[in-house]
Amino acid sequence: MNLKELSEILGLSQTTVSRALNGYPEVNAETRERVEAAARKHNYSPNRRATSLATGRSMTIGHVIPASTQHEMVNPIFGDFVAGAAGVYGEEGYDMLFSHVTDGDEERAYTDLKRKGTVDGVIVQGPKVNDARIEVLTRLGLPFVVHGRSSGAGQDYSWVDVNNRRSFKRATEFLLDLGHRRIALINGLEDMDFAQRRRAGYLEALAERGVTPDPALMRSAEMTEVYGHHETRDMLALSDPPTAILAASMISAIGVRRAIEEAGLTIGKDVSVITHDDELSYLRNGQDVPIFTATRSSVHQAGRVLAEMLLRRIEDPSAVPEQILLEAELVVGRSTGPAPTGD
Amino acid sequence: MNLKELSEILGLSQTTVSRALNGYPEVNAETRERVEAAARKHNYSPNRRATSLATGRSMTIGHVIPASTQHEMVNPIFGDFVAGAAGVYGEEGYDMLFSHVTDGDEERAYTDLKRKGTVDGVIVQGPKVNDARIEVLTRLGLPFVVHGRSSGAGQDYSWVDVNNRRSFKRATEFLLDLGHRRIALINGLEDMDFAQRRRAGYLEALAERGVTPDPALMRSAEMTEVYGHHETRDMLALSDPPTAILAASMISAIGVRRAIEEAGLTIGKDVSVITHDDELSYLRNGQDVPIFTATRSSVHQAGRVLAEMLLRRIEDPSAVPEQILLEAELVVGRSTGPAPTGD
DNA sequence: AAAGGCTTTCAAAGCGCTTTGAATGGCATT
DNA sequence: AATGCCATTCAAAGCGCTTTGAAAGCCTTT
Repeated sequence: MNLKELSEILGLSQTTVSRALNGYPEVNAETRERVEAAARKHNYSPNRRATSLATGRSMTIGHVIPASTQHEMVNPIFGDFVAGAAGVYGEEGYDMLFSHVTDGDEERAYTDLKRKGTVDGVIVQGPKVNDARIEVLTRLGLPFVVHGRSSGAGQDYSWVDVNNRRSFKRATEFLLDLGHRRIALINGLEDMDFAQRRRAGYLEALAERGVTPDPALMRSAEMTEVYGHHETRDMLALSDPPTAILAASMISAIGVRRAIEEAGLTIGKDVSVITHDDELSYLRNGQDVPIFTATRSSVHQAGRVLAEMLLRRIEDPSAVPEQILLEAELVVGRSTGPAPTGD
Repeated sequence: MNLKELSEILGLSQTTVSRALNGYPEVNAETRERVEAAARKHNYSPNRRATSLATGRSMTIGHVIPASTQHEMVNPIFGDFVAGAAGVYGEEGYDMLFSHVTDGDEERAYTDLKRKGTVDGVIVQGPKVNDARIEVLTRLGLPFVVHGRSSGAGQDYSWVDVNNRRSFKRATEFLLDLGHRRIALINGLEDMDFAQRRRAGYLEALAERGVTPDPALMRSAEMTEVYGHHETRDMLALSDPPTAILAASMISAIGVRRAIEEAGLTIGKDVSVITHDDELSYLRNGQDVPIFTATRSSVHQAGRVLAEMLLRRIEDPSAVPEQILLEAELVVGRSTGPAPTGD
């Protein structure tokens, strides 16, 4: 059933039927009802591709997944983020499209997306320091918003980010207040912008208290469980092991806990742990009392906020870019305690 | 830059240019080269919407995410699965589209997808017992494949599944061989088909050894960490607690481990644990020796296999449905040991 | 009675591509 | 010289929708 058939059945022109269904005012109320009834009856809904071609809008938002950081897609954090964004798209009648591109082909992917008109806008995830995508998208004129920021990106662009520097600074200060001096940082990959900011906050807190950072206590890699475990085991074996650990995500924090327990130590007593908690639905940080003391910020919520911002940008691409800086809460759980007093 | 402009620049008809670019044989080799060079030079690539409208194919695969089981989308397992599928789509020039539908509207979502021609086929995830989607999609004639099976679905349809019954039977037998008799099952939601099959395998093994199943040791819910923890803590507090636990996923197994350790017990000694391991990239089951003894089957790989099967079906929709039953390995880790002998 | 102004409907063009069916020109064959 | 056959190329139709510009019909106003 297409528009032509429907309008023949109704004895109306395609124009009138189209207008009736799209809520244009110049249609007689009675006619509109007749049209709507017929559309329902014959189960008509406009062909997306044709509508898209005629209007120049695809009603689709793109997410480009590079194969290199394949993990980024697989990342449980990504899942919650995407669920948040998808909710908003659904409400507004947009679809969500994933494009899987082979390593380094991101620029071409965006160019294609724009040229082919596949999407109306894109969300950029996991920005790195000096992320080239921002420049490319600005040049292409394809509406976009960034989840996070990219230090060094020249242009003015739209983003939503957590105040990573401040939240990690506060977390570090919290540990310092508890008397810890040997504080380890198990960070994300340090070409990621968020990781840089977290490290900056950590270093800032140490510096203000006159604690000299120890490179042996600063690790960085992709935030897997195995990685958290590995680095923690490694550091606990040092002659002067850390008494506290800052972890970049719940996933790696779980590995941290495993290593601590394997070493026969008690978390929150022998070793304190603070993690960043994205409020992942499958990895809730406990039910009532949090398992881990954590800097908390819902990535699901961030997904919603970003999606809404992007749709606004698509509506009015020439508007000045928006920026939203979310503050993470510092919630106290059972993984932190006073620094053990030397023996 | 569109086809019309490009053909004007070249002094050729749109027909010839189109054919040259799409590899039709009736184009002079020299002409083809000239066209290809010009396309590259002017950065031409065909508009997806127009191509789509003209050919009737959208080169897009749909995944419908119901808002009710919002978790399903967020599920880390889902992430790895989707990454596998996306890899195949990318290689074959397909895009992947997510449609977020509000609770219960799945049938309408599929109908719309079909009518609007948004996608060429869909993958059905998380089938339940008697899943209605299978009938709907069959009726609509929209190509689809199912990740898992649906007991009771009348039609013959394409699916890829893990032999859940057998793998859980084997896991149970393994525990029985170690002398365990009080074996708990922390299952997924039991309206999910896979959960039913796992339970069946578990019960079968018990029955063959003459062990009477205890309803108090059979739990089921969505496979979160908190859930694994909660149920384990609960069961360990029983007067006759389990000596072994079968968990449905790595995520819940992590909760199981937490509860065991909180109870002051040792995993693999006081309580043995076997989990199903989907080989999630962010939650690897250890590096060399597995942390958990596990039934192992890569969900990433399953994503690839399903995607390939779906593309074959799109190619030839009238072919007889295919079915693939994957066998999970039983890998031995450090979470299992002989049943503790009396007190 | 003619003119002007609404409201409502319509025919046709256009979005950018693919594909059908026809035309062109060169060459070998009769 | 006429015929037929390839190898190429082309004009035009069609995919299903939106939107422009025009027309029709009916009142109201002069």
